[in-house]
Amino acid sequence: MPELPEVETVRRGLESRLVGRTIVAVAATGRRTVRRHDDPDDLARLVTGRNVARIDRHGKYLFLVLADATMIVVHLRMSGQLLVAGDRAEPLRPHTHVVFDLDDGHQLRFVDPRTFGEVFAVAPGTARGDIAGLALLGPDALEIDRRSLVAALRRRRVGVKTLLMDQRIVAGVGNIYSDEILHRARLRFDRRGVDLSAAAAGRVHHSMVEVLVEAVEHRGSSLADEQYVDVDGRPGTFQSLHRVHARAGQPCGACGRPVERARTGGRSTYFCRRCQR
DNA sequence: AAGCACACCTGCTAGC
DNA sequence: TGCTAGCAGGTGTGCT
Repeated sequence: MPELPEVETVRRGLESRLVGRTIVAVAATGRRTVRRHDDPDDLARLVTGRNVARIDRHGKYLFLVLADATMIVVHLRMSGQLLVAGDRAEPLRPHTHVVFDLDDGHQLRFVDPRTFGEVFAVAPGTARGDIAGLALLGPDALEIDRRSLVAALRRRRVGVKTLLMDQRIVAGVGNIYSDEILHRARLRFDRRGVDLSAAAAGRVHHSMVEVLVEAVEHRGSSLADEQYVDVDGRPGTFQSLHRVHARAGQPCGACGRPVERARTGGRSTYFCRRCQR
């Protein structure tokens, strides 16, 4: 589901509902979700009784930082959702794998049908760079400076879409937003990084920031299946402003020519042959 | 070394 | 109506 704008929307929701609360109990029933812990009870042991100090995000990762610097790390992958339930009597949805009870009677619930997502806790003193999978993460897409991104793009021979989605180069961009970014930058997905002019690579950075900021303002994108919702279960609205993504055959948001769909690496790419070259 | 295919899962939809 | 193939927001591995 989620790319930077969706994860940031979830982060803001968690910030307003969780900061200052104490975790009073944890039920980690989804073994695959907590697979980083040899014993699923380790998650509860690390976090129970602790106060939530702040919520951070880097790329598509969320960090619930507790008062003693214990961290709960969450990645939603394709189908994960974090939902805040106001009443613990509210029935659990299918595929609810982890439930945190809070001292105000609310619950934080991790729901994930495809079970690609992860929830785990690390002890105080663990640096993010020490966590497998996080060590190689590049700068967050809303933090990276233009020169670094331009240099990284122009160094590689693969298509610019693959580069934007490579979390080691820049963290937070996935399949939806790479399509929207490249449309605004007027570049085809398969233009090789090494072939980009400095100006064209600069447009990628500019478009990336523009698209992501707008998408955050619209609380992310929810496609037809509404697999992405925020912590209150509300879908985002940025999908109505997509110019190409998931719009095959419909008019390009800029020129009106029908949007085309291509397949690369088993995934769909949407683009406008006239606007993007 | 870089680039690619594939595996990991479940659910939904389009087409027969 | 019911079956099947194809597709879905991501990433880690292992092969060439």
